[in-house]
Amino acid sequence: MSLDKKEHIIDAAIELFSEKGFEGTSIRELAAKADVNLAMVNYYFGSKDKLFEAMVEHKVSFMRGRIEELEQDKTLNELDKMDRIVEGYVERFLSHPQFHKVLQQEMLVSQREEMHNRVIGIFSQNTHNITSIIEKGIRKKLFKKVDPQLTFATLIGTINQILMSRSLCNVLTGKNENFDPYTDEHFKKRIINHLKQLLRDHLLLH
Amino acid sequence: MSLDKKEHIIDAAIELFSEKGFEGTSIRELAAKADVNLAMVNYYFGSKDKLFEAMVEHKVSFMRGRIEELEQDKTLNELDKMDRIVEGYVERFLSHPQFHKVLQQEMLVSQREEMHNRVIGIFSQNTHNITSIIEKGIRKKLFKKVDPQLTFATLIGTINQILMSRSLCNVLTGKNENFDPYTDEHFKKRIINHLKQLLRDHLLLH
Amino acid sequence: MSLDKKEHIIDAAIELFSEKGFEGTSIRELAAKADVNLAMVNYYFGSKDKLFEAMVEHKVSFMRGRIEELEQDKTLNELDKMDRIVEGYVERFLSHPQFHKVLQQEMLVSQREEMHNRVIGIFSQNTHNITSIIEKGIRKKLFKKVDPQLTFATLIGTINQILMSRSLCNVLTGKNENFDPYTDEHFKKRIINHLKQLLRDHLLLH
Amino acid sequence: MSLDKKEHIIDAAIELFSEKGFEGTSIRELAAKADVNLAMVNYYFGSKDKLFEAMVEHKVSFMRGRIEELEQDKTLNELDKMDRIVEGYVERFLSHPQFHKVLQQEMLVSQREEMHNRVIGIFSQNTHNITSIIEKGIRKKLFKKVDPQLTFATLIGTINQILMSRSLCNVLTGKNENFDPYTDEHFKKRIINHLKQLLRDHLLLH
DNA sequence: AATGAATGAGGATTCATTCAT
DNA sequence: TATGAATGAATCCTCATTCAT
Repeated sequence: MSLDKKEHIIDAAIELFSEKGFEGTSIRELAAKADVNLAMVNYYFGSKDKLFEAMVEHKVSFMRGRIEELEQDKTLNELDKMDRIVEGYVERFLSHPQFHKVLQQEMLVSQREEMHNRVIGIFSQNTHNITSIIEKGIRKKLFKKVDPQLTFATLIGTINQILMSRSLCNVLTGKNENFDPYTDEHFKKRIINHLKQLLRDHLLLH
Repeated sequence: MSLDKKEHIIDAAIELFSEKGFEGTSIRELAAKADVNLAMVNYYFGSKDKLFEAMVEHKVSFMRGRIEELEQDKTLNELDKMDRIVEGYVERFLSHPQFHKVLQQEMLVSQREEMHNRVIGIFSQNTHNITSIIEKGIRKKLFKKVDPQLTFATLIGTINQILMSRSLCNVLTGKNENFDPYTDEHFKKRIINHLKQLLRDHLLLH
Repeated sequence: MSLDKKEHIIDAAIELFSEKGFEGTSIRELAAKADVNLAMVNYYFGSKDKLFEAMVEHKVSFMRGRIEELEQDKTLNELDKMDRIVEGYVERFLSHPQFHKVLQQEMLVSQREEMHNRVIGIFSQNTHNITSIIEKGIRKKLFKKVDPQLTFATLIGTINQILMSRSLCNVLTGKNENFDPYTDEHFKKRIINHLKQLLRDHLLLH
Repeated sequence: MSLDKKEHIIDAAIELFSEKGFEGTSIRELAAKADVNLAMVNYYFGSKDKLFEAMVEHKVSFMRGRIEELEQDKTLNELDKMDRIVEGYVERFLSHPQFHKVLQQEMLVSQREEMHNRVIGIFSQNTHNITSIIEKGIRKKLFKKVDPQLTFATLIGTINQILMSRSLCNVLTGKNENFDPYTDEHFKKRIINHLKQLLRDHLLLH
């Protein structure tokens, strides 16, 4: 079935792109990893660039959180919302670490401009929603007068930093080479606790 | 003079690598940008890989901060030290934003293993010093019992996130396309203030 | 058909390598001669080195004579066997003179060590069989107590010397430039007669 | 002193050319081996090709034997002369084995046509003298009616075959890798004895 | 729908050579 | 006289892509 194979190729692409980068991955290599014919990639996706786009489009759906709904939610206060956001982000990032590495790379690099802007667009969407929540908390005197945008950068940046490289993460936390931080439940909780506490300290009045 | 030209090539390399990535930059392109003969790169550096190494080695000296000395300093308390670290980091990162983008790319990608480890090594050095300071603050009951390592990740991650991409940064802060956040003094202060306040909130007892 | 093209490339390679040597032949030149795309050589063979190996492997089969069987043969005496060997060698060398020039070059040069050893291996195999025959002839008092190894060197060396260069061969035999000694039946017989008589004189008692 | 340095470069060239061939040796490599500046080779010799010519011209003098005088000599009979020739050749070839390998390569390859012809010329000179001696022996009924030219090919070919490659020579004679046949006196005598006996058997009536 | 064969453009690198000093 | 710096041309090879089947 074509859909399966397409997904199969996309999965292989995420794995390779995250390790070697887009330009560092050849279609040959990719076809070998996905165990499909070399010509299949162009046959299905048209080109290497279009495969990248398809990959992002395919995976981005996993990311689309409930942040918009959350913003509108009347039953939760802003601190609760921030907690939910932390949980959601950490959950999502840790369950697709390779895809997020690819996105990070694409943000750093402006080679494929269209894609670069596409990826920035994805993030900018969330920026608005979350800074709005923080601003609302400030207006309601629940939060201190913090810098909402940089606070959001801190949230995303912390997760990205941890996600950046398995080995870097292990160096940071003093674990050995073989430890996989992204599948470890303890580590996930540790990140969530850190971020929740950090935001609590930073945001809450008193 | 050879030294000038070498540096000239390195500067061009940083610019291109930060925009297009290492694999995304061809030596032809690089030579054109540096306005030198195509063969000069190999003449001076031996290979594209070695150019990369030379670039890191050349620029890394700018990064070697006073963090080690700071750790030993007896005249400052731990909060002061954290303030100094924030100032130092922001200063350094903002004055070499392109170089730091290259390092970020290299951390994300494990293609050139040796370089990957080299870059991780650079960061891991600081990890130890800074977490030590935090831990000391905790022992002295100046700081709360925070997660020292993730707190360091937050510090670095925030700066990296901001540095990641000019356009991303402008989207985040609501500035227009032409604003250059990395040379704006106001923006620098804003980052420093945010980080100082963040750490104060997170670290200090009370 | 792939096989035809591969063989076509190999044939062109033999021709050029024999004239210009391995390093003296560029893939561009080779592709032009074989009238195939420049990239085909690497497509089919992987690299210039591997093309060389493939060429040797492909052609070496033509060389694998009946020498081993001959050694075991009970119906022929040792002089008859030497006659057969002379006929076989001359026949084989003269029908693939260019390939033999390539092998001679590779023996002279130890640049590509693996290939060098491979080619030496081919010859060393025959060395053993033929010296064994000579030694047996000596034990049976059919032959004089000659130096079997150097006698073999004489046999091979004579043919190689003649094969070395068409023009050298014509200088030696006083023919003009246009004469092709390798396709001339008279010349073949002349070589065979010389070698048979030489060995008869050298080996036979009386 | 310029002459010393020139000779020094030529010596390095012979060594490298004999191992790796002319095209397989780069000027960089050569300069490194001779421990002179890279530009010296072109400075002294003009080009790589001219260095080759200079090398041949310089070394060829060592080769110019007394063969012409020998032919004219009235005090020796033809068998004695052939003995002298064998001794002379073996002596000369074994004392400059690397140079002879270079010449052999050049004979095999017709890339640098001028040089190719030059080298052939060197050999063709001797061809005439020696075949004349053999022919005279035949006329004087001292020798059988052999093929003078192919007999000469046998003489030269045998030595060339032995000289072709140290490792091939050791395979032939059953010696181990470390044995250097070209400096071993026993081996030299063995070659001389073989050739003298071979020619005696082949040439002498009765 | 799927693929093995084929290709032109471009990749990094090395080459022999030249030039300014 | 001698040499370090520099270079244009050519090297082998790999790339993404296309095409015939």
